[in-house]
Amino acid sequence: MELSCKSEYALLALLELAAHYQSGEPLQIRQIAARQSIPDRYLEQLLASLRRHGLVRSQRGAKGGYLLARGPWQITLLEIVDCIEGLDTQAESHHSKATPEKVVVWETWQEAYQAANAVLQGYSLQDLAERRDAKQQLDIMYYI
Amino acid sequence: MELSCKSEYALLALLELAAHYQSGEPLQIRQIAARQSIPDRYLEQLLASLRRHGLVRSQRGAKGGYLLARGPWQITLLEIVDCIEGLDTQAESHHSKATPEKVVVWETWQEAYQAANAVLQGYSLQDLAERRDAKQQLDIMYYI
DNA sequence: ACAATCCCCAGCGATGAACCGGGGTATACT
DNA sequence: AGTATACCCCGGTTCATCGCTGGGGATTGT
Repeated sequence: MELSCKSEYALLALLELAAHYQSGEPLQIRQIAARQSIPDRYLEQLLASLRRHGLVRSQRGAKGGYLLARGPWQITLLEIVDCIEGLDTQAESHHSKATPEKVVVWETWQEAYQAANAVLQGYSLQDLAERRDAKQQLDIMYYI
Repeated sequence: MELSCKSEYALLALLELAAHYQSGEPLQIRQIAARQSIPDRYLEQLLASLRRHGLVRSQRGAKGGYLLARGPWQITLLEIVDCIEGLDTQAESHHSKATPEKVVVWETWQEAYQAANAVLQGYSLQDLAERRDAKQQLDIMYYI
């Protein structure tokens, strides 16, 4: 787990797609990138990852773009970061033989990761979108 | 938070120091490195970090070495990884202006980190040492 | 046909991780 | 005093990854 810039970009892009989900129209890389200030050629790669993992669908050709593969309430943040950070990063780290100390440390690491993952699994894309909307409403109220 | 090889080395080294804590005698880098199969010149740097953060004390010269600065029950895993990974990594990441989306994402990231940190803060060095001892007892029983 | 859009692959600069080496400095023992 | 034994500090090397850019190709609406 890294929770780096990469995951943040992906999440911001998916929030844009979630906002357009009801329209049924695809959203293009350029538009997403412009609205969230993400380098478009970089975002392209992240969306490709999300597509290969089945989180978004793509439509090629003119009038193409990207759509969420499911409803925003069916996509958890954990799925997103697992797509992006690659869940093979911790696949096999016990290349050296496992001493009791290493096993205990490893189990503790896993427990910490699990705690963070549980938080991410507890939020759906829609939850995030709603929290963003609430925050925007607050900004408007303060503006008045 | 990275929970990389670096932190694992540091934790293994501190477990060795914890096992020798009651003796009051310092333990040398070479010995720790040999017992845990850590490159000694690398471990030296990690112990230097732990010393600068006050987790261990060092004694120079012949018969020198390292000792825990406090009892193993007074050192949490969170302190250790914070020393090693450097707690300034997330100091100020809002270099670009904060859109509502970015704020929501950032808050969620913090919540996930907090969950992992809570796990690490819940364990002391002694807890880990005891779990290792229990595991070693089990290994002996299976061996018989 | 043609333009728009996604797709794939390749590379580049910067950063950090993991590690090694050299020379300095404090301490204990003789 | 002298020497061996440790820690101390600074720097360099190698390798992987991140963030990002570019060059073509494939597919689709008009």
